[in-house]
Amino acid sequence: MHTADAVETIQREMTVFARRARAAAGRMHPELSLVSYTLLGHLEESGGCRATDLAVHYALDKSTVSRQVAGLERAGLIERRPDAADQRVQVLHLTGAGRHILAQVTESRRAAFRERLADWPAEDLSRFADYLVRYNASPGPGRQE
Amino acid sequence: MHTADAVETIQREMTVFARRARAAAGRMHPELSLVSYTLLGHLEESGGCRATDLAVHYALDKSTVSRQVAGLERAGLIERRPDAADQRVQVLHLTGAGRHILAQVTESRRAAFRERLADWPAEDLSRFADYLVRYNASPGPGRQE
DNA sequence: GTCAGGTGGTTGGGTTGTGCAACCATGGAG
DNA sequence: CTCCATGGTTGCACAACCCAACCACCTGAC
Repeated sequence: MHTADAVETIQREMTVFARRARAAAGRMHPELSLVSYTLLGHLEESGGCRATDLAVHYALDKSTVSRQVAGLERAGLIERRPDAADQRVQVLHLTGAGRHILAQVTESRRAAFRERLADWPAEDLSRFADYLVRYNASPGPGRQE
Repeated sequence: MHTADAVETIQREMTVFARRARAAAGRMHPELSLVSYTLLGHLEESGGCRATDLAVHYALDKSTVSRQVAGLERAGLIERRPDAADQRVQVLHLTGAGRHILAQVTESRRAAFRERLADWPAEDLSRFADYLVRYNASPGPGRQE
């Protein structure tokens, strides 16, 4: 009983969050959509990867990633480097400008979150973060083909 | 510092979740989009409300809600009832069919979540759920209620 | 009464994110 | 070399948005 309720709550609240996050993201940073931001973040975190890797990781179609990447390149935020080992592959890297924008947006997003989470005990915060990581790390229905 | 890390992780993981959830939702229930599902759920939970209420609650534009509602009505899942006190208002209610579909989708979504969360201790689950509720309940940049 | 301004809801127009399918180019067996 | 798999792009369609303009109704001031 407890568990079923919790599961239901989690699904509902996650969905609400998703909706609001997207709405808020556009308002805060019209110049860098939530998608683009996420992809840039992944690039920074991974230190460069292929478009296909992004697609797999975010359960996006490769065409979607391709277009996003094209936009980011057009904006000068990332660059493509050939892979010596495989001519088909383009390794994506952040440019200086990309790194700069990413840092800016990250900071302002972080500030918004921090404000929202201001009155949370540190222990709850880290536990919450841990739960989210654990949740996302687990193989879900939507991926892992 | 711990807190900054946790905040950053939360923001990142929430975003990842949002992306995957949306991708997965369409695959699982092509007949009832994530948005529609959410709106139906709210209608059930609230026992009927106005379109404007939905818009405010989900930080959506009223036009968006209007179109969603139109679709749901066309599909026979909800019905509009006049408000005796205010002729402008249409109170939205689930129909029998709407209730039926909602229950179906909820069940299958719940099953997917449950599977994903199967190996979580009950205590962690309820705490996770609690965190999400608390997070969403707090006034955010997108305003609340 | 009537007229103004506010609120619930719809519609037109445009943007973005997305998937699917078809396509090209390269890589790797056989 | 041939055949198929893989990384990536492009055409097309669609869903979900938002903004702005609009209609209908409510409310309060006159």
